[in-house]
Order: sequence, then C-alpha cells, then structure tokens
Amino acid sequence: MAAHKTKVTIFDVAKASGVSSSAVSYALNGKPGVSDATRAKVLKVARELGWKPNGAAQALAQSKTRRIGLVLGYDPQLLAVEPYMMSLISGLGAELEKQDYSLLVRLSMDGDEEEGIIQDWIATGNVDALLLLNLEIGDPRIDLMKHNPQMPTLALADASLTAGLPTLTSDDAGAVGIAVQYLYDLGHRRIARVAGPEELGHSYIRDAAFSQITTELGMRYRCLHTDYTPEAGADATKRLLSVSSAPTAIIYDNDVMALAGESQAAVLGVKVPDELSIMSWDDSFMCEAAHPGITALHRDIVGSGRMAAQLMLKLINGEEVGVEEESPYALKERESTAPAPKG
Amino acid sequence: MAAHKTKVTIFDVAKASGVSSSAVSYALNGKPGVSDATRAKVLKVARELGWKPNGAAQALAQSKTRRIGLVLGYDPQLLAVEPYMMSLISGLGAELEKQDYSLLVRLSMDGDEEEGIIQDWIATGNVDALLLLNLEIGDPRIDLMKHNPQMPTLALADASLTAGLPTLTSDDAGAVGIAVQYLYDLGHRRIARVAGPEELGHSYIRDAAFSQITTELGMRYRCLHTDYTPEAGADATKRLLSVSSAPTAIIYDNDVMALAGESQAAVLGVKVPDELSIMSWDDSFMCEAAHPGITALHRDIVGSGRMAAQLMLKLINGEEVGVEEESPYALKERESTAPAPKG
DNA sequence: TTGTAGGCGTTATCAA
DNA sequence: TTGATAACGCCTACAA
Repeated sequence: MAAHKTKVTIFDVAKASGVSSSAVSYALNGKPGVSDATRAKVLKVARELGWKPNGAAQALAQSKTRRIGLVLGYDPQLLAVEPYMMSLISGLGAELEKQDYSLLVRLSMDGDEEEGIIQDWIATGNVDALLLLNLEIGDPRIDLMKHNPQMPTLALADASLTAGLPTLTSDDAGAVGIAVQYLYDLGHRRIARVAGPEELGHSYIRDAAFSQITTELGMRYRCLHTDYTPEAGADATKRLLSVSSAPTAIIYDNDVMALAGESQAAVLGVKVPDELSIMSWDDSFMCEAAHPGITALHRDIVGSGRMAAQLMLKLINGEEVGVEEESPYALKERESTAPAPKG
Repeated sequence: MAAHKTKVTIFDVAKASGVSSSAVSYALNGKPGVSDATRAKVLKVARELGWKPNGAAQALAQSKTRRIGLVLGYDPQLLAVEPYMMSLISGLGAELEKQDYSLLVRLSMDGDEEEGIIQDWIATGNVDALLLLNLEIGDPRIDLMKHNPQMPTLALADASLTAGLPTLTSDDAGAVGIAVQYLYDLGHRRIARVAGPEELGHSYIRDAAFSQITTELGMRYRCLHTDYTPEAGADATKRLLSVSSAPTAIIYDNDVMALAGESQAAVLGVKVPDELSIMSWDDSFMCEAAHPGITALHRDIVGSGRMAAQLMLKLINGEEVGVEEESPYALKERESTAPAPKG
C-alpha cells in the first residue's frame, strides 16, 4: 500500500518472520521443506511487506526469464495496416499471461537485422523462447536456430519452410482450394490474385496452390505481387481491370488491399459484385465495415496466437513439439461476391 | 558462428585473453582503467568467442533491465481494430532499438488488472520505466505512480488528467476547434459526433471541447458514445440519421467507425458527401482506401511513439520531464466532406 | 524442519 | 594498470 523507499528483499521477509531466507524461498515457491505454520506466516509477512522476487536475481539463479521473444519487422505502415500482428499479439499475450510470462518485443529496422537480435537473445539469455514469423524461402533464421537448438523456437509458417523446427502451420493450400472452388462454382473462369511480396514463404505456398488448382479447373489465372499496401492494391486492381477480357473475380492477399481494390473498382465504374467479385484472404472488421461487405477467408488469428504461446511454453518445458496445425480457414460470404457476369 | 554448447562467460574471455575478469569488464564497457593494448585484445577475444553479457546478471548488478513496460488492455477486437496501438509500438520500438532497449509487453485481461501488473513491475524491477495509456478520469494508476516515484513513468494523455506526472500530451481541444471550424465554414450547422467510451480521458476532453465550440458557433451538436467497434459506429450512424433534421455532418472518434458509418450511409441511401459529410478523428490507410476517401484529423502516431520513448529514456537517465506536446493534428481533406446541403 | 553456504554472471571497490 | 573480492538477490544443496 504505502510506498517502499527501499526494496524489500527475501532477507527482510526472513527477518520479519523470524526464519531464514531459505525457509522463505521454500515457502513462497510452494516447495516442501518447511512447516505449514511457518509457510503461512512467511506468506503473510511477504504479503504485508509487498515482497516479490527480484526478476533479475530470479532469472540469474534459475536461468529462466519468463519472457518470450518476438521480433517485428519495422515498417510502421505495413505493421499498422494489418490487424494480423496485433491480433496475434493479443492471443500470445493472453495465453502467456496465464503462466506469468511476458512478451519481449524488438523491432528489426532493416531486413536481416533480425538475425542479430536473435543472436543477441541467444547470447544474453534474455528470452526463454522465441517465435519466428514471416519466413522467407531459405530464410537464414532457420539455419541459425538449427545451430542453436538450446533456444526453444517455434516457427509460425508452412511446415515446408521450417526444416523440421517445431512449427505451427496453416493449411494455406487448402484455403486456396476453398476460395477457387467457390468462385468456380459461381461461374467465374477468369480470376486474378493480388498477392503479397514474392519472397515471403506464404506467398510462395499460395502461388503454387493457385497455379495448380486453376490449371486443374481450366481457369485463367493471373497474379500480381505487391507490397501489401493499399496503394499497391488499388494500383494492381487498376491494371487488372484495364485489359480486355479482364478477370471477373479478384482475390487479395490481405483485407487492406481488398478494401482499396473495392474502392478502385468504384472509381473505375466497375460494379461490385455484379461486374466484379472481390475476395479477401484474411478477414477482419474492414471486410465487415466495407460496402459492400467483402467475402473473406476467415481464420482465428487470436486463437493461433494462443496456440503458439502454448507450444512455446511446452518447448520451454522440455516437451517435444513437431508440426501442429492452426484451426482451418473458413469462407465468410458477404456481398462482394456473386455469380460471374455473362459473356 | 559455430554453436556454443556452453555459455561463454566473462571468465572465459578473461582466461582466453590472459587477464582478469574485471579487466574484461572495463574493456568491454569502455571504462578507463585498462590499457589500450589489453582493451583491444579483450575486445577481439570477446568477439571471437561470441561473448555478450548475460542479461540477468547485468540487470542484477546494475539494477537496470534496459526494458520498458507497456500494458495493453485485452480486447483483441478493439486492439486489432485500430492501427493506433501498432503504430505507437512501431515508434516506441524504433527509438528504443537505438539505445538497445526493448519493450516488455503484457496484457491486462480485465480492466483493473493493469494495476496489478504495474505493481508487479515495481516490486520485481522487471522494467526500467513504463508508459501509461488510455487514462480515465480519476484513473487509479495515477495515484499508484504518485506513490512510487522511483519508477520512471510517462503518461500519454491530456495533461489535465495526469496530476503533474511526466506527460506527453496532445492538443485534442485544438483539434476539435480545427474540425468544427472546418465544417462550420462549409456551412454545416447541425453536426454530430460518434465518440469512444465516455470514461476514457480523451473522450472527456473532446466532449467538453465540442460542447463549448459548437455552442460558441451556435451549432446544433449531438454526441453518441460507443465502444469504438465498427458495429457500434454503424449503429450510431443509423440512429443519428433516422431522426428528422438529422445532422449534415458526422465526426467519428476513430477511423473504423468512420468507415462503418460511411458504409451505413450507403445502405441507407444517404449520399456522401452530398447529403452527409463524414470525418474521422484518427487518420489511417482506411480513410485513404475508403470510397469516397474520408477526411480526417491526421497525426503522426509513430512520431508520438518515438517521442514517448525518448522521454522515458530521459526519465531513466534521471532528467526532469514535465509536459511535452505531441506534433499537432492536421486536417487531411478527402472526398467525404463537402458544403452542407441546402435546407 | 531449519539454517548455512555456495553459485548464477556482472559490475564495482580497493589493494597491490 | 591490474587482479582479487565483495556486492546484487535469489535458489538450492547440504549440514545441523
């Protein structure tokens, strides 16, 4: 309650309750080796004094920080543009909170600085585990972690990219199937995709799946790679719609681009969904708030965050983790998709 | 380069370079008390061995964690819905990165749990400073920090709410003036506002300013408080437009609600901007991507994050910080606002 | 059941 | 300029 000028240590608690520091330690960590009476007393005194173990001392003594590392790529524009990261953090944080773990966040200011941050964490022991995001093909981080198996690491990526590292994977190829089949069933035969950066692992996975499935179904398919920004989404849309025999449906890799694309269509006088169907890969409030509402591949990102946290805690605990799968995508139908126009 | 099975400590470096551990410590921290020759040698050896100071040990020895605490309110919906928090984190992280500080993030699962987290940080010493966000009127956190002046704390809120704590404030009242005057000049005389939760400090500040300025200008003004979600934004819009002599302009407290409101207007057959002007308080890609683009009060959130980080580093450094001001709002005109309709 | 003592890896003090 | 040595605060054998 009152402000404690000087930090209260385990010795203060020991003195105040008339026992030794070790008795206090035992009592507070719920370990055997101390009588119920003293334990109760110690707990009471500790509470009264407002004692909590000093984090650094505790970390030093048991080589455990109760922290999990997360590196965000620095691009405020991109980071803020997508609800994805914040949702993931919510899920991670919520689950970690239960076990009194926190999230240690750093920004990598340019591409490969992230490797340096990870090496720093390995050497300084500032985190107990870490999460790898946005893997690229042949990502150097995979190699780095392979060489440092003592650092529990979970990759959030398609299992084909993680070289056997503990992985939380999603069925992106399956989702491609759902989306394409849905459009096919609506009669669309010429579809396009406005994708994210080509070098990103999940772009690659989706690229491959789209090519394969559209070929199997005998559809025309075109793909433009962008940097995920709304400007790029609008621009790609314009280009796709400017040719003769333009696509009758466009799938966007994220919802910001889908929103920008929908606006662009309006500007061009192309009616959604009558003349053009629009779909978004991730689903969020934007798809809901847009007009017309945007049909999307929905997934539970917060849930993925929770799962990722649980898996990392398992790893820290020494348990084996192989490849786990996220909860699957589900198609959320809204007003932006309709049967393909005749002709 | 290679994987180091065992952690390398300062003693390993000392042994390998043939000096004592204290010499190593001096050399690596750039302190005097060691010859240039040995310093160079030690640095070389340390690099070769891949040595970095153990974080916990360092923190324990110098009572400095190089971490800054941030508590996020757990509501994945709300958190993800607004680009604000992620932008702020980008700014904070970018600036902290320069000084080798990191961000320690925890989620408060229900309202006043945040106090507990802060108390934990105070007692465990797990952060060197912390940032208070989303203050409410009479927020208990202010009191808490007043009683624990040893913990450097910066409040990101209107200075009138922070009881003299170091504060990074924004000129929300001024922004209200800009927005209202802008609409007034366009001929609007009946305006409405779709605001955030009433108990939030900045809602309160804006409420007061809106009331005052609209009264001064002799405008009709109505305000609905919501929970910031797109659903609430749409709903409020519907209610505002359903009465006779509906407002000719609506200002939303965030851009998600503005987007949802714009969609709702379309659904109701109300033309934006011909029959209804729409403005958003914060500006983001959503205002840009929307159709028509939404006029907004723009501010540099990433810049605020950077400033906040700098101020906290100052506080940690023992420097005085009073009340600093964010870079001001600027009106960003887009297509969603126009002269008020006749009648 | 309890207390003593050593270790975790740094930093910092103080003789040498 | 150096090298022991004592904090820092906690955990945990080990001894009493």
